[in-house]
Amino acid sequence: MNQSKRYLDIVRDIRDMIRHENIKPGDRIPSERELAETMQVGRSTLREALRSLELLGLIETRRGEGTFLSDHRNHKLVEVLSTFVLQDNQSHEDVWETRLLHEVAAIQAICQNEAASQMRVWESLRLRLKDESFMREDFVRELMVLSGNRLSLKIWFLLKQYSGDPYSGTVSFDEIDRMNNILTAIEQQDSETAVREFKAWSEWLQKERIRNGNDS
Amino acid sequence: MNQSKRYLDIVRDIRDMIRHENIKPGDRIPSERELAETMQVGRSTLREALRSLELLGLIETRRGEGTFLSDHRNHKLVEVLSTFVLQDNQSHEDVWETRLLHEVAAIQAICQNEAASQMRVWESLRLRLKDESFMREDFVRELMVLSGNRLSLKIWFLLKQYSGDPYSGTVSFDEIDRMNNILTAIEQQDSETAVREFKAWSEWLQKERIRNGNDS
DNA sequence: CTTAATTTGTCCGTATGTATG
DNA sequence: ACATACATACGGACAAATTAA
Repeated sequence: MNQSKRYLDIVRDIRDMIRHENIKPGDRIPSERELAETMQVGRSTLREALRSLELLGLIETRRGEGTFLSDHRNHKLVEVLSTFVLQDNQSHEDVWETRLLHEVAAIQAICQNEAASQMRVWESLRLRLKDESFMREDFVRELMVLSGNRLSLKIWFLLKQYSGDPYSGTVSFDEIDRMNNILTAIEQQDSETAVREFKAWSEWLQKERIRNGNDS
Repeated sequence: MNQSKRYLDIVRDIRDMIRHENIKPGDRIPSERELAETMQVGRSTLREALRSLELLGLIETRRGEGTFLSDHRNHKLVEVLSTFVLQDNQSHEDVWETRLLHEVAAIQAICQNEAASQMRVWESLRLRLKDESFMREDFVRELMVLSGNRLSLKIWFLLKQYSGDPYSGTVSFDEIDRMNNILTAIEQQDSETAVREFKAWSEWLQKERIRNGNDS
């Protein structure tokens, strides 16, 4: 049946074991030697399987302690992809556009969700806008989180880094007005206005950055 | 500096080697023993790194032949993660939403680009719609390509696989009408209608899949 | 067809660093 | 301080598959 690639069988067996034993994230799974014994494989072969799963972020191994099942949501999907997908794509414009794409979608998702748009969060966000130490990034990140799409949030985090920290620096008074307008539109579930205002702010920000030569 | 996890260094080194030596997909990379010697690590440790890269689908090892750099399309990563991580519904939904997010953005980008919306491509695409062997995926992929955002295209490719090939199967007559409507809207640069029609089609497709139980 | 060399696949033994009690 | 359990790492040995002479 499985002529070669024993370590793939091991990956499958470990998955089945986790399912059947009802192992939850954070729980410890049997040690390498135990697994090797029960599965009738060598430790080296078993370790190859464990390493693969670790690189994907599915398990976490700590020397001297053991191997643990990591949170499913912390899968290294985007991190792994970033090193192999994002790198050969040097188009800064694509990265910027794609990031904006996720941000706009987040705003639309929030507007369509009545519960989200009526949240108490907006009030506190408005208050924080007045703080001097408030950063642009905090504002956008809050929107991404509230969209409820964790995968999109993760991708956004990465794209943000690859855009050369587009939200660095502190905000001006003019920008606080912009943000307040966006928040108002969201509270009124006016998706169109919110997106339009956000895009306008984003474009202004991009030009501002180019003018200042922050192209790292 | 690097206290533990030597195999992670090896992963990085191999990646850098591939970059600097300009190794292309299909090319053979040095043997395990050679790499172990040049990198001054044991062969077992090196194999752990290679296994990880193989599970990601980045390399391909054939017994007796060697190790080869594989085409980036063959991501085993997808199968593993889909059976491992995406067990809960929220993750599935996030993937589906994020994919749709990129598709909608692509349509909007095309509509806003006069040159793209007036292209000759649409005619040929209409003709291909009549072909029996025409697949749903061809239609959507064409849209993604024409959006001009290559990064978004790459992300879409992966998300598509993660969704469990949402576009598998052949199209029905009803669907061809839907696609034609979408194309018409795009040609008229009517972004709203195009997006609305596309979303409707996508939702219908999702329900259809759930009804047929294609959840692999 | 046979043989030899190369390469991956697998397992074992041993030593070491680390955390826990 | 000591013992135990565990992951980390290395090198050796042999099997299996492929290729070339």
